Amino acid sequence: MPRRSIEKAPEAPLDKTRPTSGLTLIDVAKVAGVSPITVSRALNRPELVSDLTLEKVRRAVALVGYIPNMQAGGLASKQSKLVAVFVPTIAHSIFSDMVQALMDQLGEAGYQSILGVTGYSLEKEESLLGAILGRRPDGIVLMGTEHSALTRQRLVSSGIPVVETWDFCEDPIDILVGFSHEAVGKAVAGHLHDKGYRRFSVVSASDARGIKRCKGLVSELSERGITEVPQVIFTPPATLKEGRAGLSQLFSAGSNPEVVVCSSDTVAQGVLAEAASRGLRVPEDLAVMGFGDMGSAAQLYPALSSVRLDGERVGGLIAKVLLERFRNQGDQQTQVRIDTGFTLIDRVSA
Amino acid sequence: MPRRSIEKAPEAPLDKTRPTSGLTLIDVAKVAGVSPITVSRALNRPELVSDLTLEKVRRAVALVGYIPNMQAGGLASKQSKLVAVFVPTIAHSIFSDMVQALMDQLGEAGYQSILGVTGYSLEKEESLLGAILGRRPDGIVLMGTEHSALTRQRLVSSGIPVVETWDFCEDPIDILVGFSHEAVGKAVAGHLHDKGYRRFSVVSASDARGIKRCKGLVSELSERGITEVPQVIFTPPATLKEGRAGLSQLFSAGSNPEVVVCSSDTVAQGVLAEAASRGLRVPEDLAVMGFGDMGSAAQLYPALSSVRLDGERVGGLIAKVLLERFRNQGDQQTQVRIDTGFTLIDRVSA
DNA sequence: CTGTTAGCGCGTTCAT
DNA sequence: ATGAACGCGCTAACAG
Repeated sequence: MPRRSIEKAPEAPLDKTRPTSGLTLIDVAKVAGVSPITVSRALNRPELVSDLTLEKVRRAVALVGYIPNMQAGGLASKQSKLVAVFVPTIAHSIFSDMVQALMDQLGEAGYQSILGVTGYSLEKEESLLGAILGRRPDGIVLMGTEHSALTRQRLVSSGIPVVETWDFCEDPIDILVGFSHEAVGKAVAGHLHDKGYRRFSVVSASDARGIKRCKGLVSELSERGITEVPQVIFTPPATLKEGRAGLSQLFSAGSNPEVVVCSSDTVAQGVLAEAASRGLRVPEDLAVMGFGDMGSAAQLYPALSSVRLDGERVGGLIAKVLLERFRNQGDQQTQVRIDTGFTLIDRVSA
Repeated sequence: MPRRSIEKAPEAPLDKTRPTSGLTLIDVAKVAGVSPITVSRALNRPELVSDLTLEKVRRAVALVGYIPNMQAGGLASKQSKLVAVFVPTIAHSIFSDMVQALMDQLGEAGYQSILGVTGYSLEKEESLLGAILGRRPDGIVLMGTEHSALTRQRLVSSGIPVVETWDFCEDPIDILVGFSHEAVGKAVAGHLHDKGYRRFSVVSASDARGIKRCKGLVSELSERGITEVPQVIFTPPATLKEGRAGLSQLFSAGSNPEVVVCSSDTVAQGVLAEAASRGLRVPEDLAVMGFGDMGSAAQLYPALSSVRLDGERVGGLIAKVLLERFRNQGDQQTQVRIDTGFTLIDRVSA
C-alpha cells in the first residue's frame, strides 16, 4: 500500500461529544471515500469535480444529512453571503415590498439578508450597524442618504459595497439608487397647479424625505406665485391619527385648503377619514394627495390621488446593482438615478 | 524595563495585505499592550478583567475602530447569536408588528434575526430553512405548526431550540407559543349568534389557519342549528380585491347574508368596499367581521368588527421564552399556550 | 482532476 | 487576573 503516515494515529479523535448534529465535511468525506476538500469543491464548485465523485459526494451528503457551516466557510473564504438591509420600518407596504423584492432576488443568488429597522432614527441606524458589521456582510443597503458621522465613517472604512437608496444626493458613500424627493414635491405642485388648484396645504411627517418633498412643493408653488402654504408637521411614525389630527389642525388654524398634500398614504387615509367625518366630499370639496404605499389605499379610495412608488421595482434594481458589484469588484461609484421611480396617479379631477 | 520577549520579532508579519479593514484582536492587543485573549475577555466577559486593563483595551478598540468578527467568534464558541424567523409575509401589520417586537427584544439581548418570508408555502419554508441552517442559528421561530416532513426532520435533528407560534397543536416540535384558531372561529360564531345574527357567510383565504377558523365557526354554528354557511375560499395572498370579489360571488350565488366573516382585515376591507359600492350600510344592512391586523382598518371603519391579535405581545412573549431557553438549556418542551391572544372587538351592533 | 498544507479570527481549555 | 496552546469547520493556495 502507498505511504500513509501514522504520526497522530492511535488516539482516534473522532466522536468526542456529539449531542445532536456536529456533522462536518470530514464525516461526509469519509462516507464518500474522498478527501474533505473534494467535498468542499463538489458543493461549491461542481465544475471542478468529475461527475463520478460528484455523484458519490452528493449521495454521501444526502445520506448523512450534511449542512455546510457557513460560519466556517465565511471565515475561510471571507465571503459571508450576507447583505444587511436597513429600513425605517416594515409597517409601510412601500418598504416591505422593497425589502421583499430585494430579499427574493438576493436569495436566488445565494445571499441572505439581515434586516435592521431603524425607526427613522440615525442613532438606531448607527447602533444596528455596529452590531451587524460584526457579521462582515458582503453588502449593505440603506434607506436615505443621511447618516450619522460615525455611520458614514464606518461604512467607508469597512470597504463593503454600500447602496443608499430611496433618496438622492450629490455625495453618495458608494452606490446610489434613488430619486429626488424635491423633484417629487415640485412635480406634485406643478401638476396640481396646472389642474387649477390654488389653495394648498400640507400634512407631513418630519422625516428627512418628507420634509424634502414639502420643500420642493413649497418652492415650486412660490415660483408660481403661491406663497402661503399652511403646514402641519408631526414626528414619525405616520399614523391615521396623525392624518386626522392634521386636517383638524389645519381647519382650526383657519385654513381653507382646496387640496391637502400628505407625506404618505397612511396620512392621506387619515385625512380622508377626517374629511368624511366632516361631511366633506373628496375630491369635490377637498382633494387629497398621498405618497407611497398605494397598495391598499388606491383601491379603497378612488378619490385619493397619489404619487406612486414601485417598491418592487426599486428592490429588484438594488439587488441587480449590488450583485453586479459583487462580481466586478473593480469599478467603484456605480451611480444609478431613478427619477422615473415615481408615478403621479391623478384622481384629483372631479 | 520589564520583561518583553522578542522571540518571533524580526520578520514583522503585520500589514501583509490590508486592502480595507482587516483589524483583528491581535491588532488591538498590540495597541493595548496586552495579549489577544485579554482583549477577547475584556470585550465578552469584562468582569474577569481588571479595571485598568479593561480601560486600556477599550481605548485601543476605540482608537483603531475594531469590530469583532462574529463569524470567527461563533465558530469558536458555537454560538451564532442569530435567530431565524419565518413568517408568511411581512405585508400584514399583524406579522410585521410581531416580527418587530421579536427583533427588538432579541436585539437587546445581543441576538440578531434573520428573516425568511415563506409566502404561506411549505416548500418555500423548507428551502429557506435549508439555507438558513447553514448559519447555525441559536434559535428558530416559525409561524404555524404545519411543516413539510423534511422541515420537521431537520428541525428536530438540528437540536436547535424551535418556537412554533401563531397556532396551536398537540405535537409541537419543541416550544409552542400559540392559540387555537378553531377556538377563535367558535368564539366568533358564538358572539355573533348571541347577538342575534343567523344568516352567516365566509370569505377566507385558503391558508391553514384561515381554514381552521372557518371550520371552528361552521362547527359552532352547526351546534347551534345553523347548517348553511356559504363560503368563498381563495388562494393567498389576501388582497382587497379578493374581498370585493368574495362578496360579489356570495351575492351572485344567491346568498343573502346578514354578516360576512373574513379571514383577515384586508379581506374585510375589500368586503366593505364592495358593500359600499352596492349602497349597503354597514353594519345595518350587512355586518362585517375581520381578523388580525386592525391597525388601520379599525380606525377607518368604525363599522367593522374584528378579532384583534396583539402582534407586539406575541412577539415579546416569543422572545422571552426563547431567551429563557437559551439560558437553561436543560429543560425541553416548554409549552406555552396563549389563548388570550385574541380579543373580540365588537362594532357589529348598530 | 484530486490531495496536501496552512491558515481565516476567535474562544476554549489549561496553566501561571 | 493574565497568558499559551489548541482547535472550531472550512477554503486558498499550491502541489501532484
